[in-house]
Amino acid sequence: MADIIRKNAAPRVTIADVARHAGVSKATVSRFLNHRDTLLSPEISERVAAAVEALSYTPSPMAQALKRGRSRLVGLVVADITNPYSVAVLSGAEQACRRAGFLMMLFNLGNDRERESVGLRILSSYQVEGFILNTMGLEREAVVTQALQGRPVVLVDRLRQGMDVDFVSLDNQQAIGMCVRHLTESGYGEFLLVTEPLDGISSRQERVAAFEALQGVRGKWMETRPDDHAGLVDALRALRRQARRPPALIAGNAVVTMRIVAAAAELGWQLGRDIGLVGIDDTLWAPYVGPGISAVAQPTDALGALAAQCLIERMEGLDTAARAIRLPGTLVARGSTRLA
Amino acid sequence: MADIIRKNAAPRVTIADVARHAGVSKATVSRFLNHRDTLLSPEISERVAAAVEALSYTPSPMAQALKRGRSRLVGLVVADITNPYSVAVLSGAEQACRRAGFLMMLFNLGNDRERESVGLRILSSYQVEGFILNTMGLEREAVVTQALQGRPVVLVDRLRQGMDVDFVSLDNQQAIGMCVRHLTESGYGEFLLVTEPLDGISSRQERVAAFEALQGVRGKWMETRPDDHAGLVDALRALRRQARRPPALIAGNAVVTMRIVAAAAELGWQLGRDIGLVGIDDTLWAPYVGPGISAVAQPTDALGALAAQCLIERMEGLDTAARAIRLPGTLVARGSTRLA
DNA sequence: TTGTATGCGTTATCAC
DNA sequence: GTGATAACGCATACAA
Repeated sequence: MADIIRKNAAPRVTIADVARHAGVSKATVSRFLNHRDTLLSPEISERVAAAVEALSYTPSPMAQALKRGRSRLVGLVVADITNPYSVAVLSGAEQACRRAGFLMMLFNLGNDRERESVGLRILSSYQVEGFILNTMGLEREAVVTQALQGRPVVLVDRLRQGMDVDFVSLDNQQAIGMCVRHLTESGYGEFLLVTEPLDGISSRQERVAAFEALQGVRGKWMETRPDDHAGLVDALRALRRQARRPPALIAGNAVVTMRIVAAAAELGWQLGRDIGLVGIDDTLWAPYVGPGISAVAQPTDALGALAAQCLIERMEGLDTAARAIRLPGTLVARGSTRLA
Repeated sequence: MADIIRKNAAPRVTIADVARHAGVSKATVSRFLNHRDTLLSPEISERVAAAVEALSYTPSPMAQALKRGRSRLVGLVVADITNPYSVAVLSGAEQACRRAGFLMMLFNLGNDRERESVGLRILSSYQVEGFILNTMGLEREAVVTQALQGRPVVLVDRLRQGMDVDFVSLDNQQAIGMCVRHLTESGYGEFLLVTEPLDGISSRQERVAAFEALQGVRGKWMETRPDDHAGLVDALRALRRQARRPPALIAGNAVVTMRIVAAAAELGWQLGRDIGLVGIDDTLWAPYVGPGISAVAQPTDALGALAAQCLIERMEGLDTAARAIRLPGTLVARGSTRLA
């Protein structure tokens, strides 16, 4: 009874083991791994390959990161992982990263704006080579910049004051224009854009700005909060009462859409007939709520993939001016914008 | 014009820098970091603290992991990040991990069952100390076990053949029992449980088994696939035609619920009155679809937190028999189970 | 109580 | 072409 085998004893097989097994030096194995093509005698190469196979050796990314100073890690910071939009984008980004040989480290803020710099710092300490950010963006710019450690960044959906970096998002102007045009063509004549509190969040601001900039459109906009259900109900009632032409609502995102649906239900209104509704962000349930909710679908996969691609280019050294990529949405018309 | 400042030059501040700044050895700094309380002369301690502060030093978790063989990392493998259930659980788990000082590395399979062992292996190579698994679980047990490298594991929602590890999930038996009782009390008398293809997935199997085991219940069950919309419609039609008492459906999860809603809409049936429906998994949209969809809400946060807790205990050495934790769901009654 | 030296698993710089 | 060897940032056994 020699020695006790510890549970979970999974002695990592290292480059040294491979070298021993192949009867060569560690350096040779490392060369085989990193410069397979050049600098290699066929016979030795064969031996090393066999040893790697036999021991099913995998290099330690940790050690590699330590040595190279590069980790093949990308940090993703998300305001709220519970938000399907964020998840959809993240999913697209993850695929693109993976294809490029990067692994994504995810940090979820759980809507806690104070945690942003913490997240950045932690991710930084893991030597992530770049960041994809989709956050509230309300921490002081200085502390964020400091936590970033000069690494490349791409912003998704939400711009930040004073950060001159790549940016990827829905073309909000196009989206809002499309909504209004669709509503107009469907026979509605007065509009109310409902958004979550602007709170300095660029995508919300852009949607409002695009709405206000529209020529010849009778429209107002308002903010709504989760706890102010009554306020929303009142606003809808007022809109319909004062309207001379059939009124319609534009929801700034899916959460607002949901709130509006609840308010309309409370008023006993039928969407489409009593009031029009089109929301930004299409969802799985949209077809089945009431008469179906019309919505602008965001190209989330493409957004994620583009964000990743921008970042990867930067990480590989691209040093041109910051880019802003805006992708058009797609309108899906359903019953909530049918007057008849 | 001395030297060119490279962009992104963020020379990491190391323990050596701190040591130099404080006029002590690296070992001392390390001790300050790890055994602050003991082993320290107050005066030196002060100096080191100051230096750490001044340079805003953060240890490199990579280097630490390499040295200690422990990373403070937990690997989470998810079948499909797009699934709100998975996200809800993951969110709960992440919080618990964070509180315990662990960071979560996420690996999404994108429903690709071949990628499971790849994910495990990658996560393993990053020295994660344990795994939380919510996967299809269809890869050969041997390769999974091998990829696990003997690290602690906790399974969420889905059991695996031959893996004797901690397990956390909804109490499916209770949930199904509750559904049937609720339907019965609401006046329905014949039942059809609709589930996604069992495919060896334990939670689905358990729900079916629980349903079949119910005494004195007139019920059948069926599988449904995304592409077999027509089959589902036919099944509903048959159910209603043959039923002597008002029939009702039980949906195995939210995806199935959605499909049933679509089928009922196509048939022009009103949920509740023409056919009852209760689904497992409550969702944000459930109140607003048709007359509102009755559903069993899973305690996702608690499930995630418990999974994390189990894992943490194991990582800290707990070596008791594998535990199975099953939490009860909560039924939320809405219009889809109101006959009147 | 503090400093010196070694090694974690790699890669890169030198010699040979 | 290939093999020693140093270094990446850190923690610890050992010496002082």
